[in-house]
Amino acid sequence: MPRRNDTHESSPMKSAESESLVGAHALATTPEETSALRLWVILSRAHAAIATHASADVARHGLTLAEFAIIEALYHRGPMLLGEVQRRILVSSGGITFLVDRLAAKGLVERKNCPSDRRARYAALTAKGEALVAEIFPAHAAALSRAMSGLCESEKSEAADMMRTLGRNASELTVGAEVVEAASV
Amino acid sequence: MPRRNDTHESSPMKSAESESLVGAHALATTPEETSALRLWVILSRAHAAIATHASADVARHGLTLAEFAIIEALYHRGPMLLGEVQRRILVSSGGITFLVDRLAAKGLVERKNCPSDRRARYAALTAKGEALVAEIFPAHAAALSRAMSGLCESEKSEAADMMRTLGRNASELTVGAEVVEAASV
DNA sequence: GGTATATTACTCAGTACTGAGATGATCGCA
DNA sequence: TGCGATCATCTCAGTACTGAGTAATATACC
Repeated sequence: MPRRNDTHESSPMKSAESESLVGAHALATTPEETSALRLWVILSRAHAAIATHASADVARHGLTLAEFAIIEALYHRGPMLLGEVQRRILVSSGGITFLVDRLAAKGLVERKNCPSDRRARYAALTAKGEALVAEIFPAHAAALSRAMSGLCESEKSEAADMMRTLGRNASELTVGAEVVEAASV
Repeated sequence: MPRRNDTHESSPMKSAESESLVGAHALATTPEETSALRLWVILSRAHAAIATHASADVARHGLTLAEFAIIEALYHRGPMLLGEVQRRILVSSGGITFLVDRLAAKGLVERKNCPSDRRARYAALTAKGEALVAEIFPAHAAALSRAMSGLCESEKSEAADMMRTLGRNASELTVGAEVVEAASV
């Protein structure tokens, strides 16, 4: 294996300069902003790193994470309205149609009409879909557990509490901002 | 505003059934797996909720989150090799070329040849790019801070520590898995 | 010095969606 | 019963990438 080329690691463009970062600037931020920015970057990286594992695991069975999320939800909760699935896995309205179409083409999911509301339709697993979830879910749970093995049980629980607070707060802010905007028009 | 239609909220497909979830199944998981799955879902939702805020903020200036991440990194660290930027913002090799092309088309970034390695190229902010970051970064920091206001300072710090551990552990596992796979071939 | 291996950035076809608007059904109320 | 508002889903053009492959350059080892 060749030696790491660290020619570019130090001061770029002008190696004679004594400053460590040529062209670097700073902007004033409050301590709250600094910690928020740091947490945002770290959170994004953690999410990406774990998503890589989760995605690679389901890809072995020809599924995307969104597809797996749908069939997993249908397996554990039974048939759901398309809108319910959409809100649960956080995709756009077009996305849920697209995803259920693709799962239907694979024979894993089927649409069923709702007897009490002719606008609405259910997504339900086929026998093949149920068998697939039952087959791949255990290994998926194990893969995720491995990906998260950096934290012990109590830390995971604590992290979950904080992330739930963070997510809930951010979601409510979105709605709040829309209300304010609508009220000011 | 019409009343919420909750016809579909209860037992779907067969309202005469006494079970609350028709067609729902369960699969055995260890406590570790259960907590890992829960944290994964909660983490994903928190990430998505915050990303919505961050994305909406930079979209006001015609930027995607990836584009903003690039110019922000160049502003705070100075010119960087394309590969460095790629690893820092976590996009594919094709993605970094695509993104820098687009930023260059907007006049915010320019490529510069590296004198010591003719394969490599730097991305550097133009004067216009620097001015844009200086203009929009403070409001972006404030928006993120607001999106994260659900946690106090000490909680943010604690959350950042745990997310860093989680991310680092998961990233190392990815590399490890490749090594194992390569060794078994 | 020459060859094998690595590394850097680029190309481009393909993918997984998003989001605005359309369609048809239902609800609340006069 | 009819009307306007709302709602669930679908359509489809557009977007933001990914990832496998390529060319040029650099390094390691003989």
